[in-house]
Amino acid sequence: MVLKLEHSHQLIIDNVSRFIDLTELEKQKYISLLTEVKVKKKAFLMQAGEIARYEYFITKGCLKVYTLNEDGVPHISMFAVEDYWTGDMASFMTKEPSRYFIKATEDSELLGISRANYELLFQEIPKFERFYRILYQKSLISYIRRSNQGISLTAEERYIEFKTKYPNIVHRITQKDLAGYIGITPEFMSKIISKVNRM
Amino acid sequence: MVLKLEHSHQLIIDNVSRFIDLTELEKQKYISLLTEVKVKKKAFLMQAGEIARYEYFITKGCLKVYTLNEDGVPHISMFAVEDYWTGDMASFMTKEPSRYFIKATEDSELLGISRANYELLFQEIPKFERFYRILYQKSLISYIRRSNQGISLTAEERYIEFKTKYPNIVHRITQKDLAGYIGITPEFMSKIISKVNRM
DNA sequence: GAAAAAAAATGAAGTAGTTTAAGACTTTTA
DNA sequence: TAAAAGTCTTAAACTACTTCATTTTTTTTC
Repeated sequence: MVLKLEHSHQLIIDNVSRFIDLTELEKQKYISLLTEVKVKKKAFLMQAGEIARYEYFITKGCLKVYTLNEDGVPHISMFAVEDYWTGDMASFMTKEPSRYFIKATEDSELLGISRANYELLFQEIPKFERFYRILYQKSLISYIRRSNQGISLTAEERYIEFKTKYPNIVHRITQKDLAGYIGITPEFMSKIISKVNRM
Repeated sequence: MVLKLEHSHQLIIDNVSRFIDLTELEKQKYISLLTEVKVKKKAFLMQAGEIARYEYFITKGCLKVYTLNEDGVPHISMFAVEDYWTGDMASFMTKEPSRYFIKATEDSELLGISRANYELLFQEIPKFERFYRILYQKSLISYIRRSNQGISLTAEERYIEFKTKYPNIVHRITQKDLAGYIGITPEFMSKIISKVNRM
């Protein structure tokens, strides 16, 4: 018996099913461990100082994950859109206060899993160890690449790389936020963009 | 019956046992899937263009993992010493040619697991999905942090961060290699070090 | 243990990216 | 729909870092 799932649940099941196969019963069980969350544009999903109680899967919208340096300048570590996972894994795992803010840049909808349900998930459906092993492995590969590019490419090269890699994200965010991701000032971002467009 | 293991095997079993519990039989099975490798100082464990056939655990020595940019300038992505894991996970997983070199900076000894044995390991001892899930999760946390620091800190701040975080590595490597890791020229590294020492 | 090779230090001139400030344009809010 | 707030552009002066060239020091090699 295959039950019809609502859209957001279908999305997360499809995402998980890329790496592991679930029975209908396991799908129902998994979905029962998730919490639906809505965040309006400009609202915070999480703020620095809080403990990250959930890890999130985005079913709609766009969010930015960032820290503030001692001068209050934001440094954006990721933009998360539909079909992405986000959160502060360090705080989620250690239960120490987070240094990150997560703010919606569009009205967004997410599915969250709490720390308790995350542990329960591994007990009830051990295959999820495999799912997360592969998910983290793939994330690790792209973060290793990004941390290399951060030190080896110029700002202009990083911008071109971002545009090429995320053509679907680049037009959904402000130049200012993109500057915060690339690691430069909005003024210099503006110069780079007009230069690259002229080329 | 608890068998006595040789030193290198004891090290890797201790490493794995931080996250999962293994029976004596499982330990023997695991060890049987590993290959011992020795690399002399200045020798390559792996070179760009090759497919990464193994992931490695270091039992002795020190190695640097790096790429060369189009001008032939090395960018070091990690230094790996005893009790660390290393390799090129992207190439190991996709079987595409690697862009990385791994070179020993001291005479080194490693235990490697081949791609076939890595898959076999999950079939034979599914708990290893959990081990790698946790290992990758922890690595991910530190790479996320590093990729943020790469864009938000000055070279001097990154140097101080490295020295504080890896006091046991900083004196084992050359200033030139450290420059390649921090993402600056050896000349500027030299200036930073003499400045920081004067403070 | 001498010669060669590589690493480190220093300095002068150049470039990538920042800072500050001000005006134009766009989006949000009441 | 007007005012306010935020974003984008441009430019001049500044700083972090690079480049190139030379000398000194350390490490490697035979």
